[in-house]
Amino acid sequence: MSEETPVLRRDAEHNRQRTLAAAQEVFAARGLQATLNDVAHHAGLGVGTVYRRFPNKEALAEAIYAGKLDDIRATAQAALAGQDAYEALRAFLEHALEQAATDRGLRELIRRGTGESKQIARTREGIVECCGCLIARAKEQGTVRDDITVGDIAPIVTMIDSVMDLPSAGAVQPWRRYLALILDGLRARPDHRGQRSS
Amino acid sequence: MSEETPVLRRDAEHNRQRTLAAAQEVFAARGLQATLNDVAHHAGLGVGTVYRRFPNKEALAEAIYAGKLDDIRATAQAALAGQDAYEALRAFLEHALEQAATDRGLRELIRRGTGESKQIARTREGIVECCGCLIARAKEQGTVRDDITVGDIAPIVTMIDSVMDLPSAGAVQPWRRYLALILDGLRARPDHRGQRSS
DNA sequence: CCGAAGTGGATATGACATATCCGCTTATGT
DNA sequence: ACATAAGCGGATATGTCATATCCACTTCGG
Repeated sequence: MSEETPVLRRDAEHNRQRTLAAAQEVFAARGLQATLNDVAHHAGLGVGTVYRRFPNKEALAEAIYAGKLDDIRATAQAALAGQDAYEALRAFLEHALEQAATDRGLRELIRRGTGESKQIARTREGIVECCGCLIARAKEQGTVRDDITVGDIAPIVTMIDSVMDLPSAGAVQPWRRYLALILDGLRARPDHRGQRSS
Repeated sequence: MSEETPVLRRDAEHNRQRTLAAAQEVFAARGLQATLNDVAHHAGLGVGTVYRRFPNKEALAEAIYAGKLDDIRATAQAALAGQDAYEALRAFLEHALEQAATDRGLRELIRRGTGESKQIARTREGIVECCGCLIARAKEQGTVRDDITVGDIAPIVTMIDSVMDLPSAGAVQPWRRYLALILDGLRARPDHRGQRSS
């Protein structure tokens, strides 16, 4: 591993932190399509300063989101320890989507199927794997319908994400409602068999 | 009303149809961000020819989608005649989303909250109004939960739309699954009150 | 067969993001 | 204090891309 940390001058390191903080805010608010000029300006720095530390926007985004995503992966891993697999999955998804709710950049990164670094891709796979285990276990426990698979997770996350993008009225968080609705739909319902509407 | 149809030369009218047909296909396949150059080329025409008939992309898109959207509105209106309001709403949404499924441009138009013509906006409002009636009636009939409102329709449509945008595996149409899941979640469940999971 | 209508597509225009360059400033250690 | 490497700012070069126009040429239709 060619680990090179050329030891930055103190002010330079400070500006690096400012850049990261500004990028955090700007990406969270306006998404990954925000420009590095936007980020630099928001940090009160010149563009050149930002480009000195990060070769391009992708590198900056990865510096920010690799950690965040891995935190989410760790949460998923931790969820595996829960007794009730369904409840663990539910809690994990709610946690992960809470992160996404406050960070448009993260949302875009989660949703983006392609064009990302190995690092991010591997983390994503890790998350999916955990979800797979949880679903398998929930099925064993009889709390999730048999026809549900891991493949359903990504679409569900996408659906909830899309609601977050909606210019919805103010402070409420309608996504929680819909997540609850959908997750409830995944449940096995032995009591509710063959019900007819009329 | 300044209705002006300057009577086109026969070849010109033909090319106008070609343009509309090409735009239909291109917008359906690649969405509204496709350029008029794309459309013209796909129609086997020069760009100038397209611009001669349609001042800009928006006008072309409206020429195509005003009718489509109004058809959907008509379907919604017709749904009001159904006995079972819940079932009518379900059938309508499935119908409307079937249209959206095969037309990315339509999807984008439906989802776009703003920046559209009065015409389109009014049609959309009409659709929403019909859905409102259906929901109100379904609640009376006790087939839909009390806490559901018209405001839930747009997010639901958005969610399903977002699944359609996913580069999902081939020919299957997972959106039907999710629509069914969500709509089932809207149902009143008198049999399923206060159920505890453990 | 003439003139109005239509056509094509190269290209002007304008927006915009990315990334660089270089004269000036600042930190650091001796 | 000073020398010097490191860092800084931000104007600007570069590249990409969509929109829309223009005009020499062709075709329609009476």
